[in-house]
Amino acid sequence: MHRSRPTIRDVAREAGVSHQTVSRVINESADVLPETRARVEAAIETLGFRPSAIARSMAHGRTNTLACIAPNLTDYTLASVIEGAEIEARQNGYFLLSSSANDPEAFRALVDELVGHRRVDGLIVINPYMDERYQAIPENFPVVFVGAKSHDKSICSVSLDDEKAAYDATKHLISIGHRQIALVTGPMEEDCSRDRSAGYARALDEAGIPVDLTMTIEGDWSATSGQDALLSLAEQGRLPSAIFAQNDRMALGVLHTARDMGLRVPEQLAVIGVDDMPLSSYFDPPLTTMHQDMPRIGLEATRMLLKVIDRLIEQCSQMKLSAQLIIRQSTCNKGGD
Amino acid sequence: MHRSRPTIRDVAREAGVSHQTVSRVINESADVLPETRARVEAAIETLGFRPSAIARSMAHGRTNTLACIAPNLTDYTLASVIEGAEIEARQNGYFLLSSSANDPEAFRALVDELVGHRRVDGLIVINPYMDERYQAIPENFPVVFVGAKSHDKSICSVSLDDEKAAYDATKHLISIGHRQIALVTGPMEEDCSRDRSAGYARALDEAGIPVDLTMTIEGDWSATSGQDALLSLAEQGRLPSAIFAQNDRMALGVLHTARDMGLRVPEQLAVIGVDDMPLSSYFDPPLTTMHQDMPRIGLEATRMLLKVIDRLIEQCSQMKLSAQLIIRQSTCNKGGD
DNA sequence: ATGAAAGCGCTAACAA
DNA sequence: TTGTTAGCGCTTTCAT
Repeated sequence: MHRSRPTIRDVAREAGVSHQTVSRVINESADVLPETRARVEAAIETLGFRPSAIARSMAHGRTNTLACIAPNLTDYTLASVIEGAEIEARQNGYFLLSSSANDPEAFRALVDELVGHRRVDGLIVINPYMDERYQAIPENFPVVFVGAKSHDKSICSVSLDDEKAAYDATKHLISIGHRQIALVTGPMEEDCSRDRSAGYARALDEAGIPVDLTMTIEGDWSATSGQDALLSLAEQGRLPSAIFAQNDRMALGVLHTARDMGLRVPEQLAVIGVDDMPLSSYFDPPLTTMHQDMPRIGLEATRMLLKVIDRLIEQCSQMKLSAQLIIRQSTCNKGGD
Repeated sequence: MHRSRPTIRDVAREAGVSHQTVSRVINESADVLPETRARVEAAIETLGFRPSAIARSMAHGRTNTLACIAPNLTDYTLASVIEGAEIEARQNGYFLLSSSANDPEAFRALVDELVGHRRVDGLIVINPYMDERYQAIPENFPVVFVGAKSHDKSICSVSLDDEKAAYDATKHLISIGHRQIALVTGPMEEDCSRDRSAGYARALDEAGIPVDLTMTIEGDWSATSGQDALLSLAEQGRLPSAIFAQNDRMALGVLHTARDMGLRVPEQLAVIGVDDMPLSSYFDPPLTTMHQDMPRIGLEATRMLLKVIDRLIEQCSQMKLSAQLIIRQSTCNKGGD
């Protein structure tokens, strides 16, 4: 099965033409007599010839492969971005290599392998500002950031409009009468958490509600940190009437603890999250949240990256997609779903 | 940035040696004078040379890339297998290309690209017996199946010991006094569902409980199908005292509907699932389940695949990993967590 | 419209 | 120990 694969020259011999003509045929070049083409195609058929992608890459100086680096591959939001990116990549004749990198060191090593050895034509980096990892990316290599708008204007990015999503979420709580609204954030070193906090503050401001910093608690995206947040608010005797958790997992932790504490949701405590993760409609009660279209983010990132690779992008774009409010019972009893 | 990358010959010129010597240095061949080596390494340094992975592949006839094909990349169990596989692959100097294929046609096209064009050295296929997709895999190409033991003895596979997991789950229910135990299966065309059904039946048999087929309902792994299952049992007036759902999502659907129906869990209805998906300890009540180590399955599959590629596997192995019972409150009030 | 020659960047086989 | 000569399988000139 190893040395048996026919090459372009075997086909040429079989068809009685030069290997170059075979190349023309498989590349659908116009300048081939229909008759010759037919002969070559027949030879390809009989020999079962398939062009080697590697040889092509070698000659072209292109791998037709992209890579997507994420903190991990199992988190639903990340996996969704990756899946969206993978599908769009394949649609355009590319493959997508997805890898996880926990820490800056792993990230650096990965980029070094991928870019240094020219294994891929471009890179999608999810959460590039996490632990300063973006610094490991070489300049002038095609890259698109996902999950945070790039600080560097020369790098493209696609992300959720975090500020607006948070603003809308907070506004929803305000619109149904809440004025004591606590905030559970993601790690504040992530842009995303900061932007969502800003949106929260803007909504409060607009409503003339002073921002009470003791009502803001930093979490780490985990359900456990959501639990801890509610517990610590309770301990301080500062129970709010509503909580905006910056993601659904933390919101779930809040719901869980509220149940343990005997708080009725939404009557005594309204809860809203961000993500619309699968099963969030199965939480108890079903969770009101800001839906974000992760596969779409992956798709747009890939499109952008392909443009960068083909150098047909004028100036770098920073795309922001909007989240959509999904009202369920964790904020309103009459809420749909 | 394109034609500027130095090659092995540039380095050779710079160091005043032949390009072959450079090759020897970067491949850590023994037969190079320390002095020469130093000169070459200095040249590599000054020029910033990095060997091209493609050229290497070209010369070796190896891509150092594996592919993993799954029905999708977002399902937690699948993503976990992939992540485990990816990490193990990198540990061994390989990259992992993961792709999703919904239907047999997409699967066929994907395999054709990957294998036909020799883009990868080996394949990991998750759920190979889904819609007969395994038929699209060419013979003699290195493959490992995940999620179902291979019917073909010449193909390696790694999977959960589904029969035993189901047996243990059912036995747990029996041991706490249940005798009317309903079963919610995955799609019966999947081996995994059939094996889990067999384990369920064996446990009942052993306990002298006749298997009542009206108590078995086929689902599709979704939470919704778990809901439907419980509803249909209720409609038939055949409410069991316990339900074994073949995965956690369906178990969650059951819990949800039980709540809607006013059934107390576990007093009036005990529920057990399989997977131990994240957040299953946050369900209401926390879900008793059979924990399976998906990353480990991915890791073992990769190891096996690498052995197959290197032809250092004597005869094909069919590895089965065991699941572990995690008792939470959905079956026992006193159950830990 | 087709073919011949050269080259992509590396490794392998042989020679010196 | 080092260098020379051929490839790996394809594409890209440039002839014809």
